[in-house]
Formats: sequence, structure tokens, C-alpha cells
Amino acid sequence: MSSELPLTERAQHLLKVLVEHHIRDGKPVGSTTLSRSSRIKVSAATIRNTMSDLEMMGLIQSPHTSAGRVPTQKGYRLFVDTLVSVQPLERLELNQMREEISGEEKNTREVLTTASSLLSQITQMASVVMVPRHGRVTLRHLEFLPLSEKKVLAILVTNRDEVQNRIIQTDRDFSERELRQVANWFNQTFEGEELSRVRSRLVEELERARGDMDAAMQRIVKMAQQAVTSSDQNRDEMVVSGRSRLMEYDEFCEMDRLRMLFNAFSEKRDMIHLLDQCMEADGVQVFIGEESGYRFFDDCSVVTAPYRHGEEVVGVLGVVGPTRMAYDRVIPVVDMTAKVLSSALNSMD
Amino acid sequence: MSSELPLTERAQHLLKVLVEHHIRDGKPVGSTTLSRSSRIKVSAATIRNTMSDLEMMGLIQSPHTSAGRVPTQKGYRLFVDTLVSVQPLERLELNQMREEISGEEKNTREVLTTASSLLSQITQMASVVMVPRHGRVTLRHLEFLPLSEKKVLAILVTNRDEVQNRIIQTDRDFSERELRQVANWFNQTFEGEELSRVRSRLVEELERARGDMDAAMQRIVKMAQQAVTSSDQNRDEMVVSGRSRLMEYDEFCEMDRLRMLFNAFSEKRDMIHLLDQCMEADGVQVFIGEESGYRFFDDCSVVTAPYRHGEEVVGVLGVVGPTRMAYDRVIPVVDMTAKVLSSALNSMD
DNA sequence: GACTAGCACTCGCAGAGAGCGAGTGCCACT
DNA sequence: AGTGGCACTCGCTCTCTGCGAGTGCTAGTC
Repeated sequence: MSSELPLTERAQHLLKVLVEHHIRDGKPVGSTTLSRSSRIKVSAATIRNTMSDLEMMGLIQSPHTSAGRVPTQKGYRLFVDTLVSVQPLERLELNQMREEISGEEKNTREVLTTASSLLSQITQMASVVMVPRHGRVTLRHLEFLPLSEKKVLAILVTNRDEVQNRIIQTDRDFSERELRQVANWFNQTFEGEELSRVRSRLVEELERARGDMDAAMQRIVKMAQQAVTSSDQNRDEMVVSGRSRLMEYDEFCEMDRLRMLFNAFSEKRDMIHLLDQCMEADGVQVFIGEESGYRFFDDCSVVTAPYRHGEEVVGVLGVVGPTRMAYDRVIPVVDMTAKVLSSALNSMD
Repeated sequence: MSSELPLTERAQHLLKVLVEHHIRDGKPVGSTTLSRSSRIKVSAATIRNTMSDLEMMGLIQSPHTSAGRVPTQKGYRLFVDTLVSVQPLERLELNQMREEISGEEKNTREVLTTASSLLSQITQMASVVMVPRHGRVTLRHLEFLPLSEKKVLAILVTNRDEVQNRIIQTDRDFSERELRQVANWFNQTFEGEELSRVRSRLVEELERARGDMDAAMQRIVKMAQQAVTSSDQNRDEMVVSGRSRLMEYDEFCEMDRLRMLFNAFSEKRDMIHLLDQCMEADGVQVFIGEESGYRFFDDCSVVTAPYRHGEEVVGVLGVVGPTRMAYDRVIPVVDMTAKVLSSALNSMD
């Protein structure tokens, strides 16, 4: 069915114009429309012949006999890979983006949130930003604060300027002095260590220093262990913005489809999995329709780009919208957002 | 049109059965259906007469000549106020709720989140929990942590076990000692004070202690001021759960309506305003259809209940769903959730 | 051989009309 | 007061019809 002949110049151009047209107004595109809006000046009949070729190759299809043609998934693929002429961002937009994302008084999470909501606002679609998978999340500081008789608040600050806190139920009262003492020991021993290493080292360290510590102290250290353990697990793994913008699109007028999409955003698991795959990609990556392999994205496209911290790729951001989206604009926006986010993260150290 | 005659026993009963029926399957209810499912054994013709009376009073209406009747807003009002027989919660459910909401190792926000998601899960609708408006949010502890050359992390702990943190950009480097010194002074001076009072007192205190402080210290105190000021403004004022559950209901199949609703949840302002009004109410309060006064709630009902901390009412929680909702179940659920939340808050002190 | 004009054909869509059925209001009767 | 009977209303669904956009094919032209 789909012979892989090299496309003629004309066929490519027609496909391009057809896709652009379809993206603009969503309706199937007929031969006459195409003959009018294409720079190639041939009659509608000739165009029909070429369109027939394109259909043979599986790049376009007609929803029914007497309608125009719409791009297939494969057609979109070709369009995105070789035909689309991306619109570079306006300098003004770019500056605005830079300014908004990299506020000086923001911690990592706030930067991510801004990036996400900006991305969604510019593209008018839903956006998602993965929380960075830093190789090194290290301990900067741990502190205990007695709340009431048997409750202690553990505050943990990481090198990402993130503050994580957790309330710990204790079996007896601890004095402020005791708590400070243990916190000091803890900070001296583990400051600058990766959190994951802290977790594993705590056990052996407890063993080793058994002689130097009394029972009370050991108990508190166990508390510290709790604090460090739970701290970064219950964090959300991604930041989502503008889901409800998806309701604007006709493609998602069926409630079922829309609900599946919304659930996908809530469940997160599958979503994360998809994004994970994009970490390796070098630049912008586009999943069209069913390519993602997830049913809830069947009528969607997902445009992603990895972002870095230093040299290392630490996360992915992207937008989710209808397959019929303005790739020429969305692709550069996603690309630039990733770059701006990267430099914002770098300037935070 | 609507004569305010006292309703006969029969008319009341019929209205009740009609509303229950309509709530169950959403279709207009006809006289025959009613004669079959009502305990009153009269013929359909008789029921038709009574229904005609009910229509005169504006309690029910028929969408068109040859359909059954549906309750009007006023009909729902009467039903909710005097006819509904609420289903008390199962002991099992109640216990489960208690357990989930009042975990020992939760801070206020986590408790609210649990309550909200539980409420949404049980009712299968969207839920919203206002963040408590404590009369007294007092300072428990403030701490500075140097992050980099000109960045300081301010960590503020309130008597609600809430940790708020903020990154502050400074104009020069501060040593750890300097920071500790100011934090000490700050904590000694303001510990136990209401945050709002701290804000206002900081100015005069700065003035008064000018002699005792050097320029550097004053600068840090200004930082503290920043920390306290912004701290509780950018907090969300409410916790929302299960918005997407609203997509399940036929009533909201029109995208426009649904979008308006979703936006209302995002905008928050109007929502908060509505909830504020419920603070004064003593128990469960029900807004039916347009009663709320907000256009985006036209086809919705909102069921709210205030919750307390100690004696004082500090917030409101509630659910939002279609007017055609199972009030007999939703009302007690909202009621009990508010009670459980109240006692969870009390046990946190 | 590449392109074009003409033409018969297909098929979705919107509107009109018909039949059905649920439900009503009214009236005469018990 | 309550009931049975009956004519009437009106939304829903199905079918039919005409319209128009768009196609594929064929014969003709450069």
C-alpha cells in the first residue's frame, strides 16, 4: 500500500500546504482549495492526481468519498520531520520568558511552576514539566523543632534550595538541647552528602557511633532517618498546567476522551514513563497520535524537550494538545522554554 | 402564580417521591410512574391533579407539554429544607474517615488535603476545603540559612505546624553568626505573636531598637520583614479535589458550562467569596442552582459546612455537583467531614 | 508525457414529513 | 374526593429528499 518512493518536489509542497491548511481550520482540504492557496499554479485536476499519489503512500486520506483529504499520522510525521518551517520566537517574547522564569528569589519548584504555566499560556495547551532528576540532591541542613510534648518537626534543606518538612511522632519528650545536639552531629556528618547516600549511610553510622551515643540520641537519629526517608518520595514528580485549556478543542468534545486525558494527568505514572523516554533525545521530540503508545493520547500530540543542569540532562518538559496543532510555533516555544529553564537552573547555583 | 398555601400531606409526599425519582434517573417523572412508586395508593389521574397544584406553586414544571415533571429550583429548596430524609453514615465509613483524616504525623495542610480528597471520593463530586482563617496564626520560630553569597533562605514555622519558606536576595554577604544573632533577637521578641501583629510591630520595633542595632543588623531585620510579609499571602486559600469527576455528569456535557466551572475553581476568588458567606451559618448549608448568585454555578448545587478549631469557626468545606445530586447522602457526608476535620484540628494542639 | 477541462458519480448533511409513545388535561361517572 | 376514559400535545426517531463539495475517470491539448 505505502510505496516508499521519493516524493516529488510538488508532492512535498502540496502535502505541506495541505497540512498547514488543515491545521488552520480543521476541515478536510479539497483539490480546489489547494490549487488556490498553493504557490504552484496547476489546475485542480492535476492536484487531484498528486493527492491520489499521496493517498497511495498513506500520507493523507479522505474521511469519506466526497470530502477533501486530511493528513494521516504518517503525513503529520513527514510534515514535522522535514516540511514544517518553524517560526523563530520574537525577541520580545524570548526576553519576557527569560525574565519570568528566572526570578532571583525563586527556588527550583517555583521556577518549574512558572515555566509550566508560561508554556501552557503561550501554546494554549496543557503543559507538563518533570521535576529534575538530579544525580545529586545533597543535604544542606537538617533541623529539629519541638512542636508539642511528643511531636517534633524535622526541617530539611537541600542544595536545590528546597525545604522539606515532616512531623514526627516520638515516644517521649525531647529537650531542645538534645535535639540541637543530634542535629549538629547529623549536619557535621552528612552535610553535602547525597540524600540517597545519607539514607544508606545512616544505618552503618548508627552502628559505628553506638559507643558515643546514648539511647536518647540514638532514638533521635532514628527520627532523622524517618525525616530523610520520606522527604523526597511524596513530592510530585511533575508540574502540570492548563489542563482545562484542552476543553477548547473540538477534537476533545467527547467527554470520554477528555476524561481519559484528564485522568492521565492525574495518574501521572504513565505520563512520567513517557517523559522518561524523552530524556535521551537530544532536542525537541514530537509524538504524534498513537506513536506515544498510550491510548489516552490517541488524538493528541506531545511535544517535548529535555532540559539540563550543567551538562547533564535532568528533566523533560513539554506540551500536550490535539494532533492538529500549530507545530511551526509550538516546536520553537517548547525548545526555547527548555533552554531558558536550563539556564535558569544553572544560574541558581 | 405561586400561591403559598400550606401543602397537603399528600402533595408533600408526592413532591418528595418525585424529587427522589428524578435524582435517581434524571428523567422527567410522569403521573403513572409516581402512582406506582409512591406508597399512597391513588390513581394516576388523581396524582395528575396534585401535580397540577404543585406546578401552580412553582415547585415542579414540565420541560414540555407531553413530558413528566421535574423539580424546579424552588422545589429542590423545599425538598432539601423539609422533606429529605438524610441517610446517617455507616459507623464503618465514619471510622474510616476519622482514621484517614487525623493522621498523627500530618500538618494542617495535609489534613485539609486528605479531607478534601476523601470528600470528593465519597460523594463522587468536586470538593473544596477552605484553608483555616485562624484568628491567631502565631510565630513559633524563624530561622535564616545562607544559601549562596547573596541569597538567604528564611524559614518560618507557625503554631499550625506549617513551614513557610522564602528565598531572599540580599545586597551583601552575611555571615552565619550575624544571621543567627538576628534570628535570636527576632524569636525572643516575637515568639508567640500573631503574624499580622509581627508585621505591624516590626516597623516600630526597628525604630525603637535603632540604638542597639548596627546597620548590618537592621538590614537583616528588614529581610525578616520580607519573610513575614509574603509568607502567608501566596499560600492557596483553598484546597480543591476531584474537579474532573464533574465530567461524569450529563448536566455538564456542554463544554462551555464545564469550562466556566473549571475556571471558577482556578480563579478561586469568587469561590472563596461564596464560601466566606457560609462561615456564619451554623450547620450544613445548601445553595441550589442560581441561589449562589454566581453564573458558573447555575446548574450546580453547593453543599457546605463550617468547621471549627476550638470554639471558633475557622473555615468552610463543601462539595460542588449537579443540582440533581443525592442530597440525602451528600448532606450528612459534608456534615460529618466538617466535624471530623474540626476534631482533627483540635487534637493537633 | 504532462497537464487540463468536462462530466458522471458519491456521500455527508440539513431539512421536511410521518409514526410512535409517553404524558397531560378535562370530563363524566361513582 | 377519587377514578376511568379519551382526545390532544409534542418530543424523538426514522426515512426520504435535494443540495453541494469533492472525487475519479476519460478524452482532448500543448
